[in-house]
Amino acid sequence: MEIVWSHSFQLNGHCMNKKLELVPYEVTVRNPKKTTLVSCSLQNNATSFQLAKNPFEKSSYTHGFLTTKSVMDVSKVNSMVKEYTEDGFFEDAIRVYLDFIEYGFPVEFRFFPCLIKAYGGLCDVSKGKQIHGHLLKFGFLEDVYVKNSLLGMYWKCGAGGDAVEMFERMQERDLVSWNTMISGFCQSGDYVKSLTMFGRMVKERGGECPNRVAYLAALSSCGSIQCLTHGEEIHGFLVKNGLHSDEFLVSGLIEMYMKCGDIKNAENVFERIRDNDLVGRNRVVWNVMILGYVSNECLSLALDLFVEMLELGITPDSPTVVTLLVLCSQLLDLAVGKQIHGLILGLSLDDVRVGTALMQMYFKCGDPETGLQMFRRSQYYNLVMWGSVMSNCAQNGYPNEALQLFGEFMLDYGFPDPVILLAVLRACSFLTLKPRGMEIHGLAIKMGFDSDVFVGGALVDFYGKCGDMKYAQQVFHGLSTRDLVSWNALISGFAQNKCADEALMAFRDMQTEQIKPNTVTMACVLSGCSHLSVMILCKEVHCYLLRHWPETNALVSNSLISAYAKCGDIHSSWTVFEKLPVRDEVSWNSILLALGMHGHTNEMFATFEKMKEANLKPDHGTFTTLLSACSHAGKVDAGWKYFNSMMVDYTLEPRVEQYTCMVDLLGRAGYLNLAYDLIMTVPCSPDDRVWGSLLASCKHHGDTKLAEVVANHIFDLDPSSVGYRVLLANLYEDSGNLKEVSRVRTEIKYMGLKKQPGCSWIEVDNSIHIFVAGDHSHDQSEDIYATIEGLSLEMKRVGYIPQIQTASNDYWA
DNA sequence: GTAGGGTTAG
Repeated sequence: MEIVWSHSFQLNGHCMNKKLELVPYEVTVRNPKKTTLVSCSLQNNATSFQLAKNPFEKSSYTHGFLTTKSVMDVSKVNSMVKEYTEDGFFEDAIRVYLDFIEYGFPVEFRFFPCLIKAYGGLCDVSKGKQIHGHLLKFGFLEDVYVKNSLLGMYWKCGAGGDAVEMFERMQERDLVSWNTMISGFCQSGDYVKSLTMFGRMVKERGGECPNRVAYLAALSSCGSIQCLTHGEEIHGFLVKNGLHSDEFLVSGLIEMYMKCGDIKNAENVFERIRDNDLVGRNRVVWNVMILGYVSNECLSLALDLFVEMLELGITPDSPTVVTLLVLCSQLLDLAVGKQIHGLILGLSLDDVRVGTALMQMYFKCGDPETGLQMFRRSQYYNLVMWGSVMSNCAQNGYPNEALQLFGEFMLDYGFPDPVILLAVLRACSFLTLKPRGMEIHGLAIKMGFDSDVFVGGALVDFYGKCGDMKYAQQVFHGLSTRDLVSWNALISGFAQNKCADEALMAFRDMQTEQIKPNTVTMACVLSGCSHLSVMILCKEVHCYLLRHWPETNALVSNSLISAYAKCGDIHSSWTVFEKLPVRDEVSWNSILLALGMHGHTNEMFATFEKMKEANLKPDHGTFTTLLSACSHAGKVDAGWKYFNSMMVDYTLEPRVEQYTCMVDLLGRAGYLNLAYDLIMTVPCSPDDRVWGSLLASCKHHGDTKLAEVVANHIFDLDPSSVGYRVLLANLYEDSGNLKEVSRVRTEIKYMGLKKQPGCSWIEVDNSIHIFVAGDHSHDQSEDIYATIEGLSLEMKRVGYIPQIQTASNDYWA
């Protein structure tokens, strides 16, 4: 086994709504595919981590080794302390020292700088305070080096307060003391205090010029809070002190300007040093410049600069290629991505970050198989990489793989982070795996991440998708902060579960809490309106959109087209469609669906032709819409034409939805055997809806014999199906086979099955009237039934056989 | 002997 590299990293504190300032230690091990946190203690919150112990850990120092082996030489002991600290084995470093003094050797000054660093590595203030006391006891606290080391130790342990307290009490401060404080504030995210400290330093040290360390930290703080004014001020200092060509400070300046979005000034700094033989050829300066362009979305400028860099013979390193891979992921440019991959292989640039970025690039650029392969073949693994692969699988249609990977991950690590929980919840959401997702919820609670805004949002979404709005609301109300995503998850949950009133209520509450809705919110709200089929709501939302969203947006407009159609106002749908400046596939699909739904079949066919003329590619959804409309309009020939065109002209393999439409089309038109044969040739396994459609057609055409065959297929797939048993019973009733009617109905009773009666409603003058079959509770029901009777007579007269539900529904009431 | 630049996941 070989330790490849080791470094410390910061657990992303923001995910937990708490600032985690302590730094765990991470070791990457070559060969065994695991990376494990070796030491990590999170002090400043209640969360306790069960950390997986690295089974491949470098053999540790054995207690008592010094005494038994008589390795007593002071300088040898000192170098052991140093070596262990450098390798990250802080406890061993400390043990060596403790053994040494326990054995009676005199405390020596030269141990301390390194020893204090080891205590810093433990990330445990209480232990850090022990060494502080120890130093006090032996009188080593007068030395400014020791004091500076202690300041650094406190910052590393996340105890900035202790560092500040000590710093303020220091009689004598040197440049390093100040720098430690400025960097300490900066690294723990307290950028304003870092800048304040920088200002104090300049003032209190009587105009003495700060060195590179202070300037770098100050510039980094300016960039992080996008404080251009102070950044420019520091730039001025640097020019005044002749430091503006220092290669470190040049990259610091460029980074600061880029983070502030001031590309012009970043370019000015870069242009000034470009021809400098030393700084102009500094790879980091180029990297910072390219990264700056990428983060400011100047993607082609970034790519140009990279090409120039290659032309000048400056060899890219891993940060360069990682940035370039991110760029490819944003451009969705697989071709360039593959070239970078080639470059990586040529330059042997393999580390965990390169591996992660490469994998991400393949996923984002539409080649998830290679992305997964990259992960499986990687030599390096860490939390980030695991998180990345699971998120990508969950988002790119591989939810089962995401769950499989999660299982493997848990065996290795034993604990997830918020990103991983988010990815797994998405997978469970996608697959509507309620019990599995609830296990994850339990885990999230155990880890203290359930109130995290991201995990919480995903939980709300998950429960919504699983149809459990009670739990979704419970999680939502337990969130400490609710962002747009969590509100959208709640509203979309209500909309999807047909709780349109609640969706609209949540939309109002959201605005009361001053959260600005986005396009996703509006699409969900409109979907709620269409479920209610209440026109006035639809209009209200449309007015809201006109007031608040002057610019048209595809997502929102498409939802509006569908919502108006579902509320019965096809003209408004058409107007919205006509006014769209740019129409995407979804816009065309929405208007086609609207036309089909309203029986405007010929207009729909014409619109489909226009869609093709506009060079938009029909997808599975388009054909489902077309076929479904053909089926309702009885247009068998047109249906066959589209079904074939789908396969021949657009190389779309029909899915179960399109087969269902075709079966429905043939069945309704009376070609029952043809429909049956079609089902038997379906390559994807037919579901109960395909068979159900044929059963309905059998009823319509009175084919009891085929109905029995079809029904058996359905009951094989779903033995508890009630609706289809009722349908079968009604079919027997139609054919006068009362014996069978009673058999099926007894069966339903015996099985304890109940059918939820369906209902219809209509909006008249802003009030909604609801009807169920055989219902006479409406105060105008006599008039209503008389009208139905009149209409049926009229239908019979023109040759239709009306299908009016008779009142015999008492057995399921 | 103390402080010390750039890159990855939702």
